[in-house]
Amino acid sequence: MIRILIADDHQMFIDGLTSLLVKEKDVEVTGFANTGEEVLKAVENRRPDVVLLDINMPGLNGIQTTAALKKKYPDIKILILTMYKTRAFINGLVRTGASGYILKNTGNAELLEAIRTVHAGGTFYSKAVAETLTERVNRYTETEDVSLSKREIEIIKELSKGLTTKEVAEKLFISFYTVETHRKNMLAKLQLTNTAELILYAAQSGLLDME
Amino acid sequence: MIRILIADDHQMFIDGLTSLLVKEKDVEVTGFANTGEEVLKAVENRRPDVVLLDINMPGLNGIQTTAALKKKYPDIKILILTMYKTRAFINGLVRTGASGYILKNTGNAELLEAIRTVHAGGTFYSKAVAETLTERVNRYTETEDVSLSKREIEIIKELSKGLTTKEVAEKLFISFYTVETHRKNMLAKLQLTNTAELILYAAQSGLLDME
DNA sequence: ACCCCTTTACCCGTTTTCAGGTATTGCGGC
DNA sequence: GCCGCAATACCTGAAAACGGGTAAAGGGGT
Repeated sequence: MIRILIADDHQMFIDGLTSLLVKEKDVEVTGFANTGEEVLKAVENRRPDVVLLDINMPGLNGIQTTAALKKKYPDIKILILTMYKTRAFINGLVRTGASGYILKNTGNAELLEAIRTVHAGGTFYSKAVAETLTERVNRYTETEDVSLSKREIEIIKELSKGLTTKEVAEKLFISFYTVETHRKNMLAKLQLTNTAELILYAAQSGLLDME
Repeated sequence: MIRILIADDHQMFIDGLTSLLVKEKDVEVTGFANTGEEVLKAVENRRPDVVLLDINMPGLNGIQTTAALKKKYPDIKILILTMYKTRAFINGLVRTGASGYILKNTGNAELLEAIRTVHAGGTFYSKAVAETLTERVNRYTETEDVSLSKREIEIIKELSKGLTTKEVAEKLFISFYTVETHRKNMLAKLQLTNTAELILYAAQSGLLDME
């Protein structure tokens, strides 16, 4: 019996998925969580084998949650579930210890396959995600790491609220030039041209709270 | 028997929801669709009583789909299903003929209540959505209409791709000044300060394809 | 100990956006 | 037939962002 915990901020999604999974004889849904913080508590209580983790949750982000879980429970399997080919996170998540990564627009057959695979100790990536990974390798020859740093994400978040570089600098108690450097570094490493595009990138990557 | 069609770009969500709904004796899931275009075809073939419509789908947007459906099938009930308190759309959707509006982070009890209510000819709004509506009324005394025009949305989409005002103008074969005017009008009516914030607004409103 | 990455900071010339107007055409609704 | 809104277009000065550098301190990992 594979004990599963579902973490997603949309209760409707959890309810639906639970209804779908309980039909399987080798799968048991032991609990759910709506925020990153709840996941930690729920895992503590329920001790699942596999956590289906949506990275786009309010509060703790996917990497932080994955890292925290893996540190405390090294044997736990984490299957990332997301709507986007979350470019900014893929590398980080794989390094941190996620066992798999699947998109929400895949069918339930693939989901079950993924669950059984990671439970057995393997790794599983949605076809589209695998393509994104190799696509990047092809484009830059080297396996470029496009993940953003904590500070960079912090700055995107402020910019997305409509603050100017100067205002962000004041809010974070750093120099205008520093914020400008961070922004420019992000544009360069993500190969984007301006802040507007950067915000869309961040939104699509699940970096920004979609309220 | 209430015949239901589910439209959402995430197959996993459709599968889950279907599994959940088929347990009800008065509900029947007759089909699904992953894009706006598919919805029109699927409704033609399946003739559902109620369409659960996610507005954040690639292709046709929620208003366009709702308008097309209502025009062809005036008796059909449309229940908008979304993750956001999609501010830019609420007014437009209600005017266009949606019978209800519920958020994905509500539980299945509320979903079923909504389905039965709209099928019976009533309207149903998630508590949070109702709050957003009244909140706006309170804030501006008048029921301000914050919906964006077709052209405005077109312009946001281009801006989100990293194009400058000049480039958007060239692409749409209009004057630089016109694009500038549209952008400024949007900032003014949405009470935002710059393009970065506008992009986040658009993303949160489901105006931009989240790929 | 060394290297890499993060975070910090600075300069400058050019382009773009912002904020504040004004104004005309054309279409759909009443 | 008129009203209103959508879409179009224009102007200007000030502020901000962009692109292109350079540089140095500090932390984590091998």
